[in-house]
This record gives sequence, structure tokens and C-alpha cells, in this order.
Amino acid sequence: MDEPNRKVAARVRLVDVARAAGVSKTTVSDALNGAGRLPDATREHVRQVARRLGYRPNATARRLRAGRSRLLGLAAREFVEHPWFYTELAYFARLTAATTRAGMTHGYGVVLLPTTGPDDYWTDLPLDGVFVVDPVEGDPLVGDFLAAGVAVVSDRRAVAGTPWPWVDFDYGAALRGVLDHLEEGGARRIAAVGAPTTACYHRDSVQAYLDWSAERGRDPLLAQLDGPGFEPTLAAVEGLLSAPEPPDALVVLVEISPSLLLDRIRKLGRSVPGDLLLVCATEDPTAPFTDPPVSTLSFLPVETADIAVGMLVDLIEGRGVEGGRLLQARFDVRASSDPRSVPGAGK
Amino acid sequence: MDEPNRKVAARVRLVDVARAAGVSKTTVSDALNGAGRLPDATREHVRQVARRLGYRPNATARRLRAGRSRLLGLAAREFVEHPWFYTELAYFARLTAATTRAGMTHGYGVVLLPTTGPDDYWTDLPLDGVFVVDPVEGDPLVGDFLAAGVAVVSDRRAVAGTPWPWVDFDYGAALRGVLDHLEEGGARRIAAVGAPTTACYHRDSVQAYLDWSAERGRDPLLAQLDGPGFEPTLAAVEGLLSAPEPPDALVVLVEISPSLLLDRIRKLGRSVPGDLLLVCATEDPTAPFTDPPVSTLSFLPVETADIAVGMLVDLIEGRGVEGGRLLQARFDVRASSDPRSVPGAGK
DNA sequence: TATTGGTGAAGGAACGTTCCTGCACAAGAC
DNA sequence: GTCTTGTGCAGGAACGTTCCTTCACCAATA
Repeated sequence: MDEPNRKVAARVRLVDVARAAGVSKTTVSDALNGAGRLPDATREHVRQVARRLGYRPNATARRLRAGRSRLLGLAAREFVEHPWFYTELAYFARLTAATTRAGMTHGYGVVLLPTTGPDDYWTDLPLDGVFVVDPVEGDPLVGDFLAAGVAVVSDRRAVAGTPWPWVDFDYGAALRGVLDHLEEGGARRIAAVGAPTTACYHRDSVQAYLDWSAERGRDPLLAQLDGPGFEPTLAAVEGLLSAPEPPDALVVLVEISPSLLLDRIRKLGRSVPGDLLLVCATEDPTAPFTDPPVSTLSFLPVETADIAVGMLVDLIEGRGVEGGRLLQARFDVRASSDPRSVPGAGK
Repeated sequence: MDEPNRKVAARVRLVDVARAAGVSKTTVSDALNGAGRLPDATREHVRQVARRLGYRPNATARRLRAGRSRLLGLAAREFVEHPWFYTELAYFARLTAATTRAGMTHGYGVVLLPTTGPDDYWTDLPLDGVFVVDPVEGDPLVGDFLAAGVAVVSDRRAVAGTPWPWVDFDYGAALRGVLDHLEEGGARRIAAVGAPTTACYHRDSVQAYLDWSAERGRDPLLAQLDGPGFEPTLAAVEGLLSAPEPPDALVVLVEISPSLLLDRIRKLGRSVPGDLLLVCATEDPTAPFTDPPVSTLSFLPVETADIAVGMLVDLIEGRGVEGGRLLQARFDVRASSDPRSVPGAGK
């Protein structure tokens, strides 16, 4: 008589299957999960009933029961003041894809976290762990998560001795490698374009450039951008190249389209690598296809994501994680920084 | 005596706050959520206790109780056979960011779904809805979600009369607009580069190109790629341009870096827009900054995401959603397709 | 004095799982 | 026949919330 409201398409639950199969919840759960002591006949019967009813286990209930959400967050913090800009950078596109893939192989879903939003948005998400990219110093987001008992791994040490695991690069060493390479190629006036973002990548690289120049008693030719975007970067390059004593090599530390950059350089009447050796720190996949192909310095987003996710999962699942992992950047030398590649310009 | 194992840093629950504050669970819940009939004194007291204990509500339990996970999935289906390739395309980078942002404004988190993976990976995620980009015909993923009672919105109609809501473009009309524009600019032999992917964008656009050509009694100059990537695209362009009777205009329907493309065209001894008018269907943000700036046809990923997420949320929260939304592509005319922009080359 | 009406708060069911415990029964050992 | 051992399954607690219902209390009214 007091039949409950029959909602349309009410989802079928475990108990519904149990009732239909004439067994208990336990039996259904065990049959579907391959647990318990059940004869194959029962198991198969339950499975068929479940399939017939179109039963799908409720993932949220499962996760509540398991005490884990099997969800990871991915947060990029570099351009907090320019929200969403980072998604235009090839590095982050790669990192996002790689994090999602790595999460999947461990059975975790990955939720993209915005750089900015309502304060309770982060903490309202059922996350087991977060991969924080370029955390700012004393990042409130990191503090929030740690306080909430959410595992945190960052891709930068940020400040020395972060208490959470990290995966990082020796930016200084990487840049010195590039500078040495350019010097070997004959460059004597190497210019650099950097940006004073919150990411320690920029701070460390710029510092390495300044140190390296100082060691050789050369005046640094440094253009520091004050914001992201193509125009500022291209303008900075133009500024450097149109100086009275222009550089003979250029290292661009901010992400930029290599072909766009080559275009602009060409427009200024300089040829690469004849007049100017060029190295870009970018993940832009077009670098090998430009004319000439552009040498790149890569900070391995895919490897970074794999390691970070591995650490997060270890942390979440109770396996200890030691301090951090220091990776080595990959320097791909192509024609743009190889003077031998152009006839007439020799060593 | 039988004290339960005191796990380190066991998370503090609602009942813990209740006990500490000397009130019931109900009171704590009401106090923190601003519900119920409580005097401000009690409310404040409970809040302080909660803060002191560092209480964070368990998001999973909340969602189980609420019957909604407040989680949306984003799936790209175009390059199912080339998994993860799509993340390199500017269109998807934009779409991903926009979807995440739109989800946030509605209080939903967005989970990135892989193009491929274990069969149970999708259905094991606690999703309320999914935005499926470029579903293939009879897409099993879509079927799975619909069967599981998960709301689905796709960005393409895919096949006419999909039973779920969609947001789409009239690709044929958009391409005709481009072709008309090129013809007005003096082009008489317009070539096109397309790709036979599963996305109906390609099918429709290519068909429109063929129809448009046929209406004018012109032989189509069409290069169909058989896979994604820069090399095939560039090779196709080279093929078209080095034909005995080369085209005087080019429409590239696959995403490519405009500056890379210009580079290659220049290498073949053709100048844009002098010898060749150029239009690219791409979201690459460098298009306005190349030399010359490249005209682009955009299928508005940001608007698409906003609308799709809005539909999903309406669907999930029980508000009805009528059929679909047909948007109009944006055609940005720049110098690359404007012969007047180059001195000496007239109409 | 009994009745109403409002306020403040507690109790407990429910969300949909998993899994621990325990019971009935059968088969073998003594 | 009793005792063990093992099999097949059921009952129900637990995960951490929210929210519906109830109830005690006090003041004001009839």
C-alpha cells in the first residue's frame, strides 16, 4: 500500500541484485568481486542477474567504504596571478596528459585544479593526493592540503627542505651545460631571456646565467620579462638583438613557439645559426621541424609526472617515500645551435 | 581496556567535533552548514571547536549522502587509435582548461578521461556526467555511460539525432564562408588539407569543400592525411604546392602551427599572401603574431565548453535540456588571406 | 490548569558499499 | 554417536555524512 515513489530509472543497487537473485548482499558482493567462498555456480548465477538488471556499483559508496577516493589533483601554481594562462604552455599540456595517464595506470583519476577559485573548492574535492606544480613559497594551497591530510608531491623543491616529497631538476647545471655548448660553438656574447615568475626554475636558471657570465668576466645580456605571453617575449628578443653590440647567441628560458621566434629573428636580418646560435627551453613539439631545427632544453614533463604520481600513490597507500628525486634535463642539440650545420660559418 | 588502535593522525570526524563540543552530530552539521535552528552562540562555539580540532568534512561521505559526486568527466575520442595525441593540439588544451573552469563555477570537479585504458576505468569513476568530444559512431564509451545513468553531452551531433544533448557547429557553412572569402580575394585554385578522422568535423568540411568546388566546376585539390602529426601535414602541403599547376590559396583543416607552416611555404619559394592565400583552422595562439599574421577559423573551444558544462549540470540537477545548440564558427581574417595587405599584389 | 507555539537540540535512519563474524549443514575421523 | 573441519552463505556493523523526526523545555494564552 505504502509503495515508495517509483522514481524513473532509479539506479539498481546491490540489494536489488541480491533480492532478484535470492541471495544476500554479501553473496552478491563476493560473487562480483571474486571474493569469499562461493561455488562457481552461485557466482555465475549472481553475475548473470547483475548483468540482466544492468547493475553498476556506486563508485562513491565504494570509495567511502574503502576510505580512499582514488582521485588525485593536479595544480599548477606558476601563474597564479594570470589564471589559466599556463594551459597554453606546451609544458603543461604534456604534464597534464602524462599525469592523467600515470594516474590511470595506478587506478586513480586525475582532477584538474584551477589556479584560482572559491576557497572551499579545493578542500571540497575528495582527493587522496595532489601534485602541485611550481608551488609558490609558503603556498597556502599546499598548507591546506597537508592540514586536510591529503598527500602532496611537488615538482619543485620550492624552498630547500620541503617536508613533502618532490621531483626536481638542477636548473643551474642544465643551463651551464647549454652555455658551455654555445661557447664551444664559438659564441662570445650570449644573451638570455628569462621571467621573474614564482617558479624557482626561472630564479635558478637566471642566477646560473649571471654566475656563468661573471666567471668569464662577461657582461650579462639579460632580458627579464614581467609577464607571460608571446608579445613580451618577442619584444625582449628584438630589444636584445637591436642593441649596438648584439649577441651572437641566445637562450630563451620562457616557453615560446620556436618557429615564431625564428621568424622574428629573421625579420631583424639575423640568420640562425650563422649570425646567432639559438637554444630554447620549450616543450613545443614543432622544434625539430623548424628551419633550422631548434635546439631545446627539456625538463621532461612525462617523466616528472610518472615519478610524481608514483610517489603520491606510494604515499597514499602507506608505502614510505624518501625525500625526493633529482632528474637531469634533456638537451637536444639541433642545427640552430650548431654552427657547423651551415656552410661557410665554421669553427 | 580494549582501546582501539590509535592510528597516527587519524582524521577527525564529525562525531569527534560533536563529542569535543558536548553536542550531537546534528548540531555540529547544522552549525557548520548554516542550517537548523541554532542560537548564534552554539553555532560559534561549534565552529571554534571544529577549527581547533582541524576538522575537514569527508567529501566522499558528503557526496554519497547527497547522491551526487559533483564530478564531471572530459573525454576526447577523435584519435582513439592514437592515444594521447590529442593533448598536443591547441584546441584540446583550450577545451580542457575551459571545461575545468566552467565545472568550477558550477561547483563540479573535472576528471580527464584517457582515450584508452582498462575497460572498467571509466565506469569505476564516480562521475555525474561526461562531456564527450568527437564521439565516434556508436561509441561504446557513450553507451557505457548512458547505461550507467551518467549524463552525457557531446560536442558533435556525430550521427543525426543523437538522443543526448549536444553543442555543434555547421562545419559546411563555416568552410563555405572561408572559400567564398578566398574567392573574393582572387583565388581560383583553392587547395585543402583534411584528415579522415572519426570526427565529423573533418567529414563535413571536406564534403563542403568538394561540393563548393563542384558547384563552380573546379577540380578539387585535396590532400587527405591518414594520421596526425606535423610531418604528414607539412608533406601534404609540399605535395600540393609542388604540383605542375599549384594552387593560389590553401585551407588547412588540421591543427598545425601557423608559423611552422609559413616557414615551409616560404622554403618552397612561395610568398603569403602574394603567391598564396592561406587560412588555417587552428586554435594555435601564435597565429596573430606570425609574419604575415595568419587567418584562422576557430570552433570556439571556450564557448563550447561553457555550454556543454551548463547542459551537463542542468541534466544532472534535474532541469530539462532541449536538443542541442548550434554555434557559429569564428573566422578571423588576417593578412595571410588578404591580398590587399601586400603592396603590388592587387585584387 | 491545560493548551498552544516556538526554540534548542538529540536520535537515528539513510546513502550503497565491503567485510567481519557467525551459523547451519555435511562429511569425515574417532 | 560425538567431535572436528570445511563449505556456503546470511546478518549486520562500519565508512562519515545529512536530514527527518521527535522531544524537552519554557513562555504565553485560553
